[in-house]
Amino acid sequence: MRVLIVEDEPNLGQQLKSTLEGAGYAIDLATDGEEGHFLGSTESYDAIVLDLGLPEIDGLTVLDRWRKEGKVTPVLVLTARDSWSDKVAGLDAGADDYVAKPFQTEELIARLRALIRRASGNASSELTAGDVRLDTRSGKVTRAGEPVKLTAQEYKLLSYLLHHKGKVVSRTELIEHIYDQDFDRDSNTIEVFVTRIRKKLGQDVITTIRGLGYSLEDPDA
Amino acid sequence: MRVLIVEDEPNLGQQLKSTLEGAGYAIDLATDGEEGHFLGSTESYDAIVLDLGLPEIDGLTVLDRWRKEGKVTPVLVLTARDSWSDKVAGLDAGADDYVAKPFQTEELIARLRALIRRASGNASSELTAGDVRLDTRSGKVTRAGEPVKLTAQEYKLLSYLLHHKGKVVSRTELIEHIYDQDFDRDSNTIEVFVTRIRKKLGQDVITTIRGLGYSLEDPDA
DNA sequence: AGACAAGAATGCGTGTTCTGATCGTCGAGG
DNA sequence: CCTCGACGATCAGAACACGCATTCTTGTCT
Repeated sequence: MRVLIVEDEPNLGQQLKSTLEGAGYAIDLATDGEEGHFLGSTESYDAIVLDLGLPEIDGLTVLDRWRKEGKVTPVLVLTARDSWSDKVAGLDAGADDYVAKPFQTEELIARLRALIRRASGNASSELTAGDVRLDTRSGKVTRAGEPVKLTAQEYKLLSYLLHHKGKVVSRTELIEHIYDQDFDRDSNTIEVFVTRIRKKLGQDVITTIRGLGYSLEDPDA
Repeated sequence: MRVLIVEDEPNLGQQLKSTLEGAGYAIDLATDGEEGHFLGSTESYDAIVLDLGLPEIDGLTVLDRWRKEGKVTPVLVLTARDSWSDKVAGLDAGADDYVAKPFQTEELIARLRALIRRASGNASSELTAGDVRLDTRSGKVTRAGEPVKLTAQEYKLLSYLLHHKGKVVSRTELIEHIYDQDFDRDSNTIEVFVTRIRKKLGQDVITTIRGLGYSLEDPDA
């Protein structure tokens, strides 16, 4: 699970980062609205934690822009305790949840977990590309109707590629999403699993884009 | 089945908790609206019992917020006997059923059971998979017509799997629904009970999906 | 006191994941 | 068009984690 934190106050930002990393999330930290907006628009996160009081661009504006761009990533907003108007405006602008400062980090983690669960819950349980079919509910994978048995890691990898089909996914991105905590970057496990998936599902399923990463093309698209 | 009770009056709250625990539910008890709302938003319950007369935040407000957050957990509302307006408002705000105070605990249990059944889309009180049959009303389990004696925890575990048959259920999910909030997460009890159920009902009933969880396949489907 | 259930601890076998080495291939530059 | 270098693919064995069985402790109910 990859989470973006947009928080200008350095101490709080760093603290949040380490806490959430400890909870098993991969964290990117943006220290102002500009950077936050950019990262949120270009990278793909499972959730975003957004402080409303930011320099340069206001948090609400950032949120608003994302929504206008069609981003549906769940956003958890941090507000000052008593600014009700912030809350209301935040919810209007498309925030999915809010936490008032100061807060217990446990509360933040709990809400983040709930948010991600909720968001992934209303996703359809079937992912497909060509004749490859993956049902997230039952954890079953088939190719041309034939059931294929995948191990846990193979499954996670394929599932991530399906979630981002058509897009080039870098090895780093895969590592960040499949493993929690930071993981030895120079290791070829991803390659190993790609090989294994290809063996089970066929060579043509995953395309290698040299120097960039992997991509899963959908012939239907 | 895990249920949240939001009830400010300590005696009644405790009494409800023990009664429902006796009926085989895992119970979390919140004593005010704030806490209730938080737990309801962040944890996952199969149903919620909500008293409308609460300090701090009113019960109706809590309910309303949950619904606005997109929570679909069935909620059973407790109202004073004659406050019709409460009932109406409650149903408007998204309550699924109400019980007037004072009430017979049997009635509450019955309605709760009905509520959970309704929510999970089962018209009857019978859950089946292959030749395994579980009757939620009488709490009896049979395999190929032969009655099988299960202990309370074994029953809960099996019942949860039957409610979600065909789906992969992670150990965490099982723990969250079978036990209440504070429970040692790293313990192997789930495995132990799976083993015990398999011993009583046969090896083939529960399938292990390594690294992901357990699943109960329905051969009829 | 005895029986039973729940949960904790332990050891073990097996399948999975990782590592490191080697082989293959693509593409840029001569 | 060929060569070389870099990057990716593949393989095999080692290390590891997972899930299972079994035993033991504790607590509860009769």
